[in-house]
Amino acid sequence: TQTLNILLLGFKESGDITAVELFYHDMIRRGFKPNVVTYNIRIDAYCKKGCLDDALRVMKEMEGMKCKPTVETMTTLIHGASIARNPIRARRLFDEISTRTLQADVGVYNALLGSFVRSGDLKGGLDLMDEMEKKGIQHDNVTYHTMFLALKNLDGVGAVCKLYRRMVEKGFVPKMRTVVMLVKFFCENQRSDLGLDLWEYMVGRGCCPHGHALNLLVTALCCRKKVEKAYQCMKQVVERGRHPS
RNA sequence: CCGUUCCUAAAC
Repeated sequence: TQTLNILLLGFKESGDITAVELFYHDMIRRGFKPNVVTYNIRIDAYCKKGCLDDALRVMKEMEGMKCKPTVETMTTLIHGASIARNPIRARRLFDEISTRTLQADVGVYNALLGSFVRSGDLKGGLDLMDEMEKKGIQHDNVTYHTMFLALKNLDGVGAVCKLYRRMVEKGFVPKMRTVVMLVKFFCENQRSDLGLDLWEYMVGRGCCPHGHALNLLVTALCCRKKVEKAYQCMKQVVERGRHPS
């Protein structure tokens, strides 16, 4: 069954829903027993194609086989609703999690967050982040990246800055790709001071951001006649044994 | 063995 699942996963990743279903039914005829992962893969295959109703049909089918959906199943379906640009439906599926006595995790919250911001509902997204906090679910790299990206595209430097401060207060250390995105965004919006602030925060947390972020920052700082600051950043990198190009 | 953000191949 695990082997079957791995093969199904391969068909799913290549986007071939027909192959997924043909292969699945063929293997069942040969006596393979599907498990929850098997169903989740089929559900995801339909969701990624935008066929939420077919995905829900497969969930009914799995329940008929006395196979209980997991939190991953719900995440997949919520993501499917997100792809179909249907945040209302995403929220409904999310609410089913407690009905089904499943434990919501950071993954489902992130999926719902994605659905909200995809439909332009930044307020809904920020409220959801508050809800996570209340429920004791820690924001992770996906949470921050999703929200920062949405704020920078749909709102402005003020909103991004607000979330940035909140993240720093919690002492959260983001992934480099988020740092690069933020530094670039701040610098492009004449706020190289915030870029520098983020840089110093990362260094203070023992992370030495790599060359790409440094180049962005140094260029922006130099353009704004802050060569001295730029020089200090570079020095920090060199002192850590890196070799900026 | 499966899910959530971003990135990623080939082809044109």
